[in-house]
Amino acid sequence: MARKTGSSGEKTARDLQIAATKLFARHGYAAVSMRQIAAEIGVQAGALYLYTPDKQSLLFDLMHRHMQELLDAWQEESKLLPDDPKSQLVGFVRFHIRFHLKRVDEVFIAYMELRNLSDSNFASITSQRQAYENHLKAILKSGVESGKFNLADPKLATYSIIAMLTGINTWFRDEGRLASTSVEDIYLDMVLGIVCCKSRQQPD
Amino acid sequence: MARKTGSSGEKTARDLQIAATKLFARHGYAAVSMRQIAAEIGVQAGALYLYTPDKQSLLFDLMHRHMQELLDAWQEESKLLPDDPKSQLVGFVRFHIRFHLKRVDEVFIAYMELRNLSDSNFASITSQRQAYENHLKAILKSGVESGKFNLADPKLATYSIIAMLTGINTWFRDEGRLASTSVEDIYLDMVLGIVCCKSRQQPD
DNA sequence: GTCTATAGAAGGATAGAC
DNA sequence: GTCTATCCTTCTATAGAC
Repeated sequence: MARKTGSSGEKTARDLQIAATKLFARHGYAAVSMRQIAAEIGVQAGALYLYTPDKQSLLFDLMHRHMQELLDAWQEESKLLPDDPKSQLVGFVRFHIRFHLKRVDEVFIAYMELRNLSDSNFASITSQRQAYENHLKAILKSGVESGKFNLADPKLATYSIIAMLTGINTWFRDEGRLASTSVEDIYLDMVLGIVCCKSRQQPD
Repeated sequence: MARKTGSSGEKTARDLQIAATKLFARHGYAAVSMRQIAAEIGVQAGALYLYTPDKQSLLFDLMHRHMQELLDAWQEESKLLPDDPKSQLVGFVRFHIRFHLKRVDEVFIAYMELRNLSDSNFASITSQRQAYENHLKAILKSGVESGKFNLADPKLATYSIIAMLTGINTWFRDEGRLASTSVEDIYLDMVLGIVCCKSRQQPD
C-alpha cells in the first residue's frame, strides 16, 4: 500500500482505511464509488490515488491485513493455553468469538467480498483463511486421536464450528439481551456438544 | 413481475430468471449489468424491460420466490414427520441440507444480497427468513420443554444450526470425497450433539 | 417481442494547477 | 498533499422503428 511519510498524509491514509472499511461493509465493494469514499473523509476523489493505486488494492489490503491480524492474534493467544485438546478448543472458541465481535465490519467484508478479488488476491486471502481453519482442525484431530473427542469428520466439524461461531456476527448487538460473555458460554456449550457426547447420548 | 403471455416471451422470461440467478450469484448484484444479463440470454438490453420494471425487482423477485419455495417445501415435508421433537429435528436437518444443496445459487444470493434490497423489499425477505427460523426454533423449544433436548438457549441454537447447515453450501462439491447423504449423516450427528448431551458429557 | 439508438447519470482513473 | 477539471467508459432506463 503506497503511503507517504508526511504529516497530514498519515492521517488521511488512516482515514481512508476506516472509511473504506465502513462503506464496503455497509453497501458492498461494487456498490461503493471512489467518490463516496473521498466524500466520507472530506477529500476529493483524485486525492485517494496518492494512497492506493486503485480500488482493488483498497479491498485487498483491507482483507489481507485483517486476516493477518487474526492469524497473529491466535498465535499469541494459543501460546498461553495448556497443551490438551479440550483447553485448546475452549480457548479457540472464546478467542474466535471475542476477536470477531470486535471487528464486525472487517469480518463481514472478509466473507462477502471474496468474489470481488482479482484471481491472485483471491488465492492469497484463501490461503490465509485456510491457515486459520487448519489451527482448529489440528485441535480437533488431536482430540480425536487422544480419544477425548468423538467426531465422525474433523474437517466438517471445523467448517461447522467456524460457521456457527462467525454467524454470531450477523445477529449480535451490544445493546441486546445477552452480554458477549454469556454468548461465549452458550456457544462453548454447543461446541462441546458437537465434539464430545461419546457414543452420542441421544434423546432416544 | 411483469410478464407477457405470448409464446416466445414465456421462454425469454424464464431465461431471464435463470441468467440473473447465475450472474448475480457469480459476480454479485451490483457488479452485474443489465447488458451482461441480456447478452447471457442472447437479447438486447432494452428487451429486458418487457419482463421486469427494473433491476431491483429482478433481485427481489428472485429472492422472494426462493424463500417462498423454501417455506412451502418445509410445510409439505413437515406434514410427513412424526410429532415428536427428535423426529422433527432430524427431518428438518435432512430437509434443510437437501433443499439448500439443490439451489446453491439462490441460497448464495439470498444471503449475500440483502444489502442491495430496497428498504421495503428487505423487510419482506427478512420476515420470510424469520418465519423459516421460527419453524426450527419451535422444534427446539418443544424438545426442551418435554425434556428431550438440553439447550441453554433455543434461539441461539437456532442461529447456530442454520449457520452450520447453510455453511455446507460454501464447500460442498458434487465431485468431492463425500456424497451428500454422508454429509447429511455427519451433520445430523453434530446437530444432535448440540441439542442432546444431557448434562454435557464433556471430555473431562 | 425485439431491435437500434440514445438520453442522462455515474463510474475509475489521470493531468496539471496550487 | 490536495484540488479542479476532465477523459473515457459504463451504467440504467426509455423511445421509437421494425
